[in-house]
Amino acid sequence: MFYNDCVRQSELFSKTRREAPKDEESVNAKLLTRGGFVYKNSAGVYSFLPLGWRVLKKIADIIRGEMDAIGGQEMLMAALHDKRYLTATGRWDVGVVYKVFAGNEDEPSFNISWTHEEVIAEIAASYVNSYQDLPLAAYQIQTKFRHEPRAKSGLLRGREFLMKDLYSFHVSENDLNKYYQKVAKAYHKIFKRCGLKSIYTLAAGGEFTVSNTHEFQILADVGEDTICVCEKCEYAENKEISKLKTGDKCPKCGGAVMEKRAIEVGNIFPLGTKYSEAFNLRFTDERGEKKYVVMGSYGIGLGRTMGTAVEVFHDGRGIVWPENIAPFKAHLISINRKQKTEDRGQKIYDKLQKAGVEVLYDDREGVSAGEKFNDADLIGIPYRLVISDKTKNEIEVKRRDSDEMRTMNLEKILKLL
RNA sequence: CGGGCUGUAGUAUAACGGUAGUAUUCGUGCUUUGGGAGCACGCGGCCUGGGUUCAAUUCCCAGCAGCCCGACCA
Repeated sequence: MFYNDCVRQSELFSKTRREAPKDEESVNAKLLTRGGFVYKNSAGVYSFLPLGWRVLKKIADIIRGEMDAIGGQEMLMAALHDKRYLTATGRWDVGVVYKVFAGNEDEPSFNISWTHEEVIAEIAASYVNSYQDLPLAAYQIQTKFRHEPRAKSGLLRGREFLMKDLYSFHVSENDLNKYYQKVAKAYHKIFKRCGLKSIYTLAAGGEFTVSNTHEFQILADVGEDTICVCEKCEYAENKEISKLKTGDKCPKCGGAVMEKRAIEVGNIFPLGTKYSEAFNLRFTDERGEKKYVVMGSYGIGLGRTMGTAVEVFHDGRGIVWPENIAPFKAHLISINRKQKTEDRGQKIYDKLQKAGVEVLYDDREGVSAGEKFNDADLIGIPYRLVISDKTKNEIEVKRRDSDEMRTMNLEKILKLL
């Protein structure tokens, strides 16, 4: 999938840790740190190590596939934004922005990548002239910087995080609404492909828009949101705006409403013409009339999605990655240090590599079997392949999410993977 | 930004108003290899500033940092 899909564990940049950092309480922070996926530079500021970056890239790739499928065009916008962008919409003093002194020693005159509605509205204004140019949708995957008063829960709330943001441009509210539904479907697909079940939740717009918006929530106890969700039809409202409470009847189907904790991994906003008005983003319609473009914006937090997956998929031993976002497909483990086993491991590693299987090869010398098994459980790669004297000429296969072990030859394994 | 808790080696921890101990990691050597192996030797540490004191890693204050709760937010 990437340029290098086969890695020797003896050469891996990171190592596993026996102990979790003492202060971390959230499962995702503990396991991702112990497994060597991420490194915390500051509270809410993480570096992604090779293992973690592979996961993130897989999530990014799934997102790209679904965004492209609904006509989104990937681009990359500037991260440094002149003050005029946010002052144009009254958001310069909102207070969650990192301001910088770029080019001005006396006062901040820029801010760094908080969100891009203003930036893309201005860009669009210079290319959109006619109704024939619309609709249009563009997205990017870029780091966002938010002044978080309280970063928390590992990857779930950071000051710096990778986000996919999609912006769409339409001739009418009606056209926006149609696209909005399309994006909602694409979002459900994205999270499903990441192994997660997303709940479409009615919510407020915050600093982005006055209209109601929708969040994609994943049920999890560490979640900081509470949603009122129908057990039957899954209609859901964020408790912030909901008049529903546990025990109420669902307004859609009459089922029972429950209040549950959830993590917001994505959201979609109908923006109307707020940003087009601020940046004079207009088009000429069929009758020659000038009108403001109707916009929508749609976000997904990549790191947060990764953290959420860990919160949802783990056991007492470590992470149990959903197959589509696992850093590798297979974890090949060679147990005996005897030359015969070494040679065999190398051969199998080569063959897996040729067959295009993403594999992490635990070729470490002098590391006991128990330690290798524990590391494999912690890292959470879907298929564990073990070779040792005991397996003779075959390979023992075990899925991370099951205790069943089977021994088979390489051909069968290649079919299985 | 308010409240609480915590800062000791790379990591996790212990004790102590006077010489900082253990485990693990790391390095060297040997023995080991199916669920975090064994022996030996070695490297490595008290967040910062101020105060109290003959003496502070220890007590007090402040700062900074981290975690948790609240407010706020993808």
